[in-house]
Amino acid sequence: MPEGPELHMTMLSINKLCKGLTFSGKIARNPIHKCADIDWDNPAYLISAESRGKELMLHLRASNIDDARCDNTLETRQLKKATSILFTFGMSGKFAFTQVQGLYKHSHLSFFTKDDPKMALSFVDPRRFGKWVEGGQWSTDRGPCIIQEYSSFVNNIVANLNSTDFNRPICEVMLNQKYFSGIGNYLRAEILFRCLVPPFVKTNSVLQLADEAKQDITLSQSSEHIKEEKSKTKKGRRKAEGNDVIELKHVHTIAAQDQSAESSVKHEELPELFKESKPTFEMLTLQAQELLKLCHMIPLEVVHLGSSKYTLFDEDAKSDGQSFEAWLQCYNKPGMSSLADHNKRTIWFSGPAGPLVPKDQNSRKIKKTQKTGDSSQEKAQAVTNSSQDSRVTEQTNCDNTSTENVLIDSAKRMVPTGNKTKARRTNKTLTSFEAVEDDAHGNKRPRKNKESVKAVNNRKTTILKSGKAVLSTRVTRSSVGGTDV
DNA sequence: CGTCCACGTCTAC
DNA sequence: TAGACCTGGACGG
Repeated sequence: MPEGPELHMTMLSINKLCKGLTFSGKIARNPIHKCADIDWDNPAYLISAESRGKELMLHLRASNIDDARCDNTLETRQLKKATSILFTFGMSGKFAFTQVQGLYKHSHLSFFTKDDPKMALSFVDPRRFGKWVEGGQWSTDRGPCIIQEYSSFVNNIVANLNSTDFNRPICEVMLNQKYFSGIGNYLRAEILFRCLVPPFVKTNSVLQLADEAKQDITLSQSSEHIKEEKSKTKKGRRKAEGNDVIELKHVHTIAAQDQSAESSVKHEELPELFKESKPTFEMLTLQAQELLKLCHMIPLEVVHLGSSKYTLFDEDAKSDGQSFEAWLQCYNKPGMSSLADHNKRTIWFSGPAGPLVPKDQNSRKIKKTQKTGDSSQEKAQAVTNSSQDSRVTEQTNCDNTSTENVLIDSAKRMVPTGNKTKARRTNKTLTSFEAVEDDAHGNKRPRKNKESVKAVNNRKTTILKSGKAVLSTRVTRSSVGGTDV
């Protein structure tokens, strides 16, 4: 389930694993994968990781250049001392640490340890939607990380409240990594569920300034005033005064609603006049504040949960797939409603869907055991627990991390599997590769179950490890529904 | 055996 | 805004 928390857990786990571990040699790439080879061949190197939203960066650096040269007597070319590789995980990517002989079938990029027993850190991705690219830059089209750059994340949202992007339904904007970097399909459902925001309300009807703040902003930000100040600054610029140039830059920053993570820092340098005109987190409605807080806190809960699929040490796997399933309150849960959003992605929710529900829901097959999301928001209030057609998510420990070793040369592991589905499907006999294959994404399909559905109205306040209540301010549903267009 | 679905992007009409 | 990119598990006939 690679969303922000899973990438973050992977990063933590890789750093723990690789501390004091030396890798060596080339990086093996499965030729079936479209991404490029990594130009790297170093007899001794170290690996560390960083994460940001749904991206993960591996840093490789030669551990000892002198040793490297000694070991490398046959090589005359220059050794690259360091490089970085940026990964995205797609729908099914993860890292695994296995014996070289026990590589997963869908290992696509493998780093080998220097010392025996030879081990491999591998990027494993059955569906191959994941990607990597060599180079040390984060994507420029993704915003600050909800987990590690919370204040920048908030600033980025607040600076873009007037963006036309925010005319879309909140559940769809929450998948836009430009603003919600690290949020994915299960997180959006859990977050909206916990702050009682219907998925198909306009984003700018949820993420908005409180009325008082709107008035203040209007007063201090009267366009005439700004124009006047801009022209003053321009005059100053013509005189080539350094300070004025800086001020002009900041005026543009505001005018363009700069979304850079540093905008708040720049703002501190602004003249008093402009400070007043800039909206802040505290000026948002309580509901908006709550939503943004949850975008940080809920992913943190998942990190604390520690799913075994994203930790490379058994002892770090505080929980398995079962307790992640148990942790979920909304996503794929019995009694919840689900609908396809405009991008045909399933959004899980409870209560009214909101006014911007896509119209052609008939074309989509809703999971039969779900209560159909009622697009008329008033009626949907009644989505409760009376569903007779209930079901329970199958709780399978899907992390059958292979115990059997596959005695196959690692080079052979990199050979493309006989592609194409017909042949594969008809051949039911599992190869030894397949026998150790992890399940594609641990996403067991819910089964029907006679068990009755639990009540869902009683949303519990979530307590983090710190003991702080996440939902200190509760927003009533009526206050949400009323504000929508 | 066929169909549907999946924790995510991308690009081409 | 459809699809394309992929594999594989669950389920229905």
